[in-house]
Amino acid sequence: MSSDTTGISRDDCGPGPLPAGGKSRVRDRIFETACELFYRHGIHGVGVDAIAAEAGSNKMSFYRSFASKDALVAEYLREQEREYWAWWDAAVARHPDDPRRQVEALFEAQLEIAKSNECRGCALGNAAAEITDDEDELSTLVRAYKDKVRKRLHAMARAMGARDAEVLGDALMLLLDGGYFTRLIFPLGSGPISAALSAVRTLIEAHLPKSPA
Amino acid sequence: MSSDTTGISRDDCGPGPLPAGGKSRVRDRIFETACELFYRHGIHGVGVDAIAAEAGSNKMSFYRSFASKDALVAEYLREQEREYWAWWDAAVARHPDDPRRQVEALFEAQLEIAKSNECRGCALGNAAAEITDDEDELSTLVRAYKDKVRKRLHAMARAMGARDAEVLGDALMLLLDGGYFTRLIFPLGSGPISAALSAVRTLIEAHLPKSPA
DNA sequence: GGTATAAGTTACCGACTGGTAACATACCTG
DNA sequence: CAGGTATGTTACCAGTCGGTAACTTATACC
Repeated sequence: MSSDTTGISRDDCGPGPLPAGGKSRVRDRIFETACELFYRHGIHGVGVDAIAAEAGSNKMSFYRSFASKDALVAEYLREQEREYWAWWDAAVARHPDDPRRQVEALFEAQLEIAKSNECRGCALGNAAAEITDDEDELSTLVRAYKDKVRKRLHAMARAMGARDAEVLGDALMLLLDGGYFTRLIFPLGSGPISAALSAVRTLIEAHLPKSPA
Repeated sequence: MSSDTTGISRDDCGPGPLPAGGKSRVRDRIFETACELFYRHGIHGVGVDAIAAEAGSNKMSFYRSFASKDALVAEYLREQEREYWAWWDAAVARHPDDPRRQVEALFEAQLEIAKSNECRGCALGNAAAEITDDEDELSTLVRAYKDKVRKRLHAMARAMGARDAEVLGDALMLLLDGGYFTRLIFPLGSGPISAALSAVRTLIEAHLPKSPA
């Protein structure tokens, strides 16, 4: 599923067994810079020249490490997804075997992130708003990611024994993505995202079989 | 890069004058076309040349009617907002003096729209994902719009006598925008947006003072 | 009919962007 | 030191995009 058609297939970004033994510092610097700039200014809004320059390099070095801007974008999206799941797993791991607390922890973590000044919502989702062209690789990537989010929420709702687990999971997803979306507009902690956790609790409560407090 | 050369698709390519009595027909045609294309392919994704051509006109005629692309974009956003409130008011008007049913009708109407093949979520919100540059006029416009949505939801929550009306209103906004956002990804009726109405009802119920069934 | 105005046509400009060629330099390793 | 590898530098190409100039044609209205 995660086949890499871009020709660049380094999943491992750390210092490791690179062919010549030398660290590809430039490539990493460029990539990090690209991730930042893409997230901040959007994909269309940043050119390869700007990326290379901001990374203290130049366009030619950029094209020695990346086949094309599209390839970089694809890698950016994959990296964002990787980080996202790492973040997700970390939030969830704090409450093993307690799916209800896991979901709450997820939204708590989201709220925490949303307080950051640099937060601009969901990188993958924002990309979807930009990549409107067609059924290209990027769209497929984002779609697969969102599908996975949804399935996980379904699974968590099921695991907590909810009635209509799919409906609950979908509702949670709406709240989650609504938080990301509105975060694009409302500055820092002033947006409606602060109400997400309360809504999450209410919805879960309503979907759980009656239980003694 | 599927640069589809826009086939001239004039609906009324026939003899005789165009819709008689119309004043600036070209301007209107261009503007309508621009709205469609902006919504479908994003603002960055459509050039003035493509707009003019798709409208059966040309760039020069475009610039006789619009001061710049930015001016057109601003007008596009204002028009989208106008249409949005018209849609909102129509949905709400069916249940005067019943804010609870009004909110439900709003989400019913959203679900209805989301079923359309042409639906690409919230035009203003998508624009916000694109316009990341700075505090320009466009951003301000979108922010004001989202603020108004939020305030209206607050007011409706208050009108239905909800406890924590602001929290409920914010939660509704998350569901609403979550629906728009996810609609960008999930095709037609298969997305989580179909769970919105159920969540809306649950949340409202939970925020309303206990009432007899 | 004649004239003002709206609209189409062609050509062009400057800026920018993705991408490449050719060459120069650093650096690490054998 | 030799030599390969990674990187920097400059220049350039082709395409696109926003925007304009100058001119021609069609339309409307008196």
